[in-house]
Amino acid sequence: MVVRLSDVAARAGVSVKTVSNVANGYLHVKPETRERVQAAIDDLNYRPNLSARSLRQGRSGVIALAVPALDMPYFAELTRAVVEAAAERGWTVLVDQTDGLRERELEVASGLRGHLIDGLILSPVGLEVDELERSKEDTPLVLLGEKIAGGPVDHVAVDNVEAARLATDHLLGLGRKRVAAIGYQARADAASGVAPLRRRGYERSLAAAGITVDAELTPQVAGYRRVDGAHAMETLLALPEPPDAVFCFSDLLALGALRVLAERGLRVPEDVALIGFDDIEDGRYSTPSLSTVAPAKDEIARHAVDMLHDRIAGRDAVPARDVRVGFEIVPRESTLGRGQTGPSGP
Amino acid sequence: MVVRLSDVAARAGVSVKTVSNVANGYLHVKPETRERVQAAIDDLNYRPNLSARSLRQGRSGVIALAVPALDMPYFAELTRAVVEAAAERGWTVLVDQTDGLRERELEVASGLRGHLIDGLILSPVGLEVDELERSKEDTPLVLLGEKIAGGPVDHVAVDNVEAARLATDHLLGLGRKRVAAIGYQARADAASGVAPLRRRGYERSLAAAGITVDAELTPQVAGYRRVDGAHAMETLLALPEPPDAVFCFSDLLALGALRVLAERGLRVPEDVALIGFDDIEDGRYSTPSLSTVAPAKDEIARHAVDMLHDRIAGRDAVPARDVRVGFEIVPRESTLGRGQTGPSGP
DNA sequence: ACCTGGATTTACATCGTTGTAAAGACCGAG
DNA sequence: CTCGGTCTTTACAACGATGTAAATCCAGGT
Repeated sequence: MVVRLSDVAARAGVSVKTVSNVANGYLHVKPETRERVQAAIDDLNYRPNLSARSLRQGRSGVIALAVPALDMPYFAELTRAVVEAAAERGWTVLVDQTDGLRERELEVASGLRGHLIDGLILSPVGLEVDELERSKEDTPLVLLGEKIAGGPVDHVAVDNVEAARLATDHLLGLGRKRVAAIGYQARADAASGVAPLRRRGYERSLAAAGITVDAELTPQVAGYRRVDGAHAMETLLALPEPPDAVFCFSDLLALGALRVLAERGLRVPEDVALIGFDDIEDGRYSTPSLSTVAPAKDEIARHAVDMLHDRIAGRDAVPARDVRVGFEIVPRESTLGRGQTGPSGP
Repeated sequence: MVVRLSDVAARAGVSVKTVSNVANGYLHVKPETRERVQAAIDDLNYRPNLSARSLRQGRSGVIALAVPALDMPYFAELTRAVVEAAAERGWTVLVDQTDGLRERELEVASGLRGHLIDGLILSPVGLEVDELERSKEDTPLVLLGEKIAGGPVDHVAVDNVEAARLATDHLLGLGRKRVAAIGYQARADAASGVAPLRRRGYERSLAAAGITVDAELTPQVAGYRRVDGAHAMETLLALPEPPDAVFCFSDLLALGALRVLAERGLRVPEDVALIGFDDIEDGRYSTPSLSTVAPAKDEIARHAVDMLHDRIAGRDAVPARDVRVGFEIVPRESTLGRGQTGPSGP
């Protein structure tokens, strides 16, 4: 049976508003009354109707998080972090999968959930800056990742260029000469995603080492999953002179590449050293374990939630902020070799 | 700016209800009027307020899915399937992480989200049957997995006993004599989870082969993640006579075990054959690729959503249903050896 | 006993949408 | 030209909770 405030009120012999006051911890309620009302609430197992509350208050206590895919570990791990950070503010998170489709991202951003959500954290893949202009007015918005940096919207990301540069430096530091990169993308709408930034870092590192970028060593990928990494690695191994190190723009790409290397009987890192990006748990348990760039996911989540909180609190006057979070190069067996490191716990 | 029905109505010169009718595709609206109203809706970029609609209709169009952890690939993949199945019904999914905590599961089940959700799909870990009695009255509920089978609630799962039996048969079929199992749990509240069922299947298979269960070969685990599998494998390898095959109750356990085997320089499957459970994508790209039991996740999701739909439609009279979905033994390199199979795409 | 000001409690309107029922418009038949 | 019936449109009352402002209570000071 559905229990309303009025049911509780009837049982406790007080007005509806008094029950509401008790339920919300309003101060000026006589202890004796409070007790009686609370008993009624407990007896009837009253739960406030959030739709009604939300309608009245204009706030639902729900925020949305839209990511390209939940079954990509990086986003799954990020989601966990966001859910936890949001919980600290008493928020519930509605998770949406966009599959990287512009259309779906736009739907989400323009309030598909119509006032059901108080704010949105979006990890855009296909969306362009200008398409966001309109929706921004509706729902407080925070962007994750580098897709739309420096735009008119709050934004959190790692310094991808610098991270990619250091990752490549790490490979060069091992003495490798032919360092490939897996993650270049041709898709027009990837023009402002992470790909070009990590690419820039990679090329910058090579340049600093006096190496010219070899187009053969930068195969295109269709996505950032294992299968894409596997294909790219096959392409690289088909070269007359294959690489002796590879920087993969995601850990999944690296794991796909690793799989192909193992199939071909090539040793990692002796024949080919490998470093990824994201620090997903999988990489700690692969054989060999995967060196990687570890973005501070918790920091990303916390900042995103905090910024959203500020926006919702109405500090609209504040101009859009751009937050950079830390990252760390984590060398493991795929670059250092066996016995240098064990797996670190999850 | 917030746009309400009344704003649209004013602009189109009609009543609020007519706008509502147009927005909801009500039939008897003069084409001319419909057109004018639609134009106003588009101009003002009107979005219905779901809180209000939900309050009025008693339905929100949102269902919740509560899983133990989003960053465990099995649940991430299952979540994707549920989100897709729900979308076909026009439902949005609110994803909750319970971390396997009884308390959190109870909160979710007893309508923490207070009337915000129309139904709940719960994958329980800690909760007991009787604790659900009360909450059942509030929100339509469907359970996933075997934690609380045969109870008073709708329920979807694979036949874990049979699946485990066949997985073990597969190892025995390779001629292995010392087949270990990783996944036994001592926790009292795991008494009715998947562990005992898979355990029963394992023991049944051994019995049929005339082998007595060796307690040494069934180490306890604290959880079903990689780290737990790694620890258990270490325990097994410390035995005077280690196993020549291992059935892991989850793919993550198997991947943790695989990692340890590789560290010790043991060959899989030559020295130790390995089979997991869940068919997560990771297992297709590990080296060697992981043989596994593949539950029909899409079927699980579809059935769960369908059953929830029936409950929400009010067929309360129907007694609780118990649906078994299919599964498949997928042999890969970790039991068949190299070259027998390639990785199958994601 | 009466007044004052703060503590408590209450009535009422309101959030935006939609079901209900009734009013208004319009058509062809008689 | 009126009547009955269909098609359109509308007014109004909910849904459940809470902000507002007013009503009621009460203790302490005159």
